[in-house]
Amino acid sequence: MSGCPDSVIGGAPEPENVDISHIFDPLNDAQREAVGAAPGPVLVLAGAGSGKTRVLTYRIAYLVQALEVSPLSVLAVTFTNKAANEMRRRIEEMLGFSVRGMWIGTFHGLSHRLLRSHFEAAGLPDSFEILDADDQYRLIRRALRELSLDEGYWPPRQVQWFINSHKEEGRRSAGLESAADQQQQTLLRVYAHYESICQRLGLVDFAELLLRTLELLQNNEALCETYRERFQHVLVDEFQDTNAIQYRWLKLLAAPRNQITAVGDDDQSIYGWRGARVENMDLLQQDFPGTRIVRLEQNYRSTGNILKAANTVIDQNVGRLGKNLWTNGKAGAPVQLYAALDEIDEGRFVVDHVQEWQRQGHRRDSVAILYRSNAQSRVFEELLLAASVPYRVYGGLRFFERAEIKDALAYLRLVTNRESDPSFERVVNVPPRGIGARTVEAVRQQARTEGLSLWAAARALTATDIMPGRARSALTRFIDLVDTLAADCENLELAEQTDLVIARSGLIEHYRRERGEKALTRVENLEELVSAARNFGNESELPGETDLLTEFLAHAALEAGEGQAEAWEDCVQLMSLHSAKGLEFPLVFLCGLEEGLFPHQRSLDEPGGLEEERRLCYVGMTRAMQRLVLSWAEVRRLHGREHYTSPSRFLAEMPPELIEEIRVGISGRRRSAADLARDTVSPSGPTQACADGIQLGGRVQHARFGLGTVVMVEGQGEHARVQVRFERAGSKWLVLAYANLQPA
DNA sequence: GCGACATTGTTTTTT
DNA sequence: ACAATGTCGC
Repeated sequence: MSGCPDSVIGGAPEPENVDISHIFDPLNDAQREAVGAAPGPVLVLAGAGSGKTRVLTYRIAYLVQALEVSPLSVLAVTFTNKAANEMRRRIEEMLGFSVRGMWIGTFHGLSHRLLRSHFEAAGLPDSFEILDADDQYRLIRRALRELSLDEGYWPPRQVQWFINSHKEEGRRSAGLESAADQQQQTLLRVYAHYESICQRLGLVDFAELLLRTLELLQNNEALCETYRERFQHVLVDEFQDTNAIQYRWLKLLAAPRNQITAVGDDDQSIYGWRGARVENMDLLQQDFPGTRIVRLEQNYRSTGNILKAANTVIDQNVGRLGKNLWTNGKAGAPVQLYAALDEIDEGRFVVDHVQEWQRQGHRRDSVAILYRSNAQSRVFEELLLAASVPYRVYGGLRFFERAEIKDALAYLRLVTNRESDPSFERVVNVPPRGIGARTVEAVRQQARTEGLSLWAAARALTATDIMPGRARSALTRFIDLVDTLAADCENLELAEQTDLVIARSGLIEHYRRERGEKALTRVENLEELVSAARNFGNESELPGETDLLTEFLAHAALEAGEGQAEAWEDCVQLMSLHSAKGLEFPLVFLCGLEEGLFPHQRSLDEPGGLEEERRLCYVGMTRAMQRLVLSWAEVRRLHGREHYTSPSRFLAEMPPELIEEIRVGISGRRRSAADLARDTVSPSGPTQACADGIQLGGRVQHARFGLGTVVMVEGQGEHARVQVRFERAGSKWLVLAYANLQPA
């Protein structure tokens, strides 16, 4: 018990005969303080690599073993399924027994569970269906169609963004009536219509899962009380990523005991663009008086140099909660910086160094290549392929998001619920069976006027002769097919049902007939779906009446699965900076450090955008354990165009003495990249007027590119270059001596 | 209804 | 550059 901090004394009574030294001994002081804090509101500011997950799992173990809290009284919330599974695994490992009854899951998963249990009180049919982002997009297009709004003027993506951001803030269309301008009015109409479609058809999108659950608890005091009674202790991971409803969700369930432990890092808040609110970290302290704050600042991951460089970068942000990571470890190698000629050169440099690393006896999966945007992966992939280095790209389509999988799931959905309009729309003519846009439109029309589901409308139409014979018989064939599938699926195992459906719907044959590699993987994916169904054991957390098929379909929506298979092989890891959060690698390449790419151009227009990019940079740098290599390319081909770039301002923000520049011997490159970066982004300095009326911030006219604004000036005399943001042609670097710019 | 061309929009994406 | 839609002719 030597490791037990004083703070525990005077907290909850501690059973005398329980030895909990195994909980406290492996921890440092700050970790102990967090783990053993007396029940009550606790906010753990956990820096990168400071043992955040560890604290969370140890705290749960502490609650259970030392305070004899029942595992059933614990609610642990994460953002990803992976994190939830990992946490459960680690808790069980520590406790030595299964905690199946413990509620550990994602906000969405736990909400889903509550909604299934109380669908009636939540105002949902028992057959309610979860829409993923893709389903939601399609449904929004349908809503636009039904309101006769032109997709050109009302891009579905923007409407989707509009709806989701309101939902994530907890705002229903009904509460938004007082919109000022015309455009808002219309968007609101679409939102309202979308809501009514969802309500009528029992469709629940991701944000709805949360909002609906919140409302369920708010409107049913007794129910809310039951869960508050049950969840005596609430714990949250990645708290900086919570949005407005998630916060309210937590607050509601944690009350009135307020025994909540939130772990997060404001410096790693990189999902602001998706509605995440770092402010929740301040809000928590206000809303839960007496919140105990614990800072975890000792980093166990990175070398001193890496950490120092990352700290210096993040230090440029204002309004941080304040934290400075330190390490006991070695300073390690300097951070390296390579200024590449172009993205190919950058790629070659990275691949060369990966191979060298490998020759030194390291595993390939100890290397990560990180980038701001996924498009950057291509060059690396090509070069790795050419060098025969196995790699794995994260991101992209995940298993349950693939078209063929969603097709198969749509058939399965129709089998259990004929009324599912999204599924009907999806597969009514897949594989092609002669039901074209015209026929489907007729069905939609019928459904709309009669207030029926597409299925019921189709059935009604086939009973009349208002439809052309050909279309009618095709539609009848489809209806019969689904009915037959449903009849034959009765009493079959889930895997058999899946197998039957993909075979008899003609899906697998359809893809088998198609040529090309793509079709081949599709067939494989469909076969994989059958195994996935077989492996979908009954780890059921849902109420008893929910059948396995319904559960499987919900699982598919809530856990999209991995992007690529063979994770077993020893592979170099390629991923975006966002995907890298939470991971660590001995060797990290952070690539494409150029203005406009990272920080991304579009982030600069948004308030707080640059700071979020900087946090992203911090996240990237702190992934590295032993070695961090940075790179940028002077020329980058993007979207088919060549761009002359300047180094990212983040490079200029790093301490020069920790950075080792690597250059190839190219004449004309005399200045260091970091210096160059400092100059190009520095608003001060002797850059203002550079030539006859052309100056930073001034308006200029170019013969080919038109009107623009000078945003950067660099060099002098005949070497002077300016960056101009053209109204139509985008951003360009131009050599003043040749560009013939006129002041405008 | 289906295959062939044109047009479009490309930051990040836990659920 | 490139994929993923949308429009057109058979």
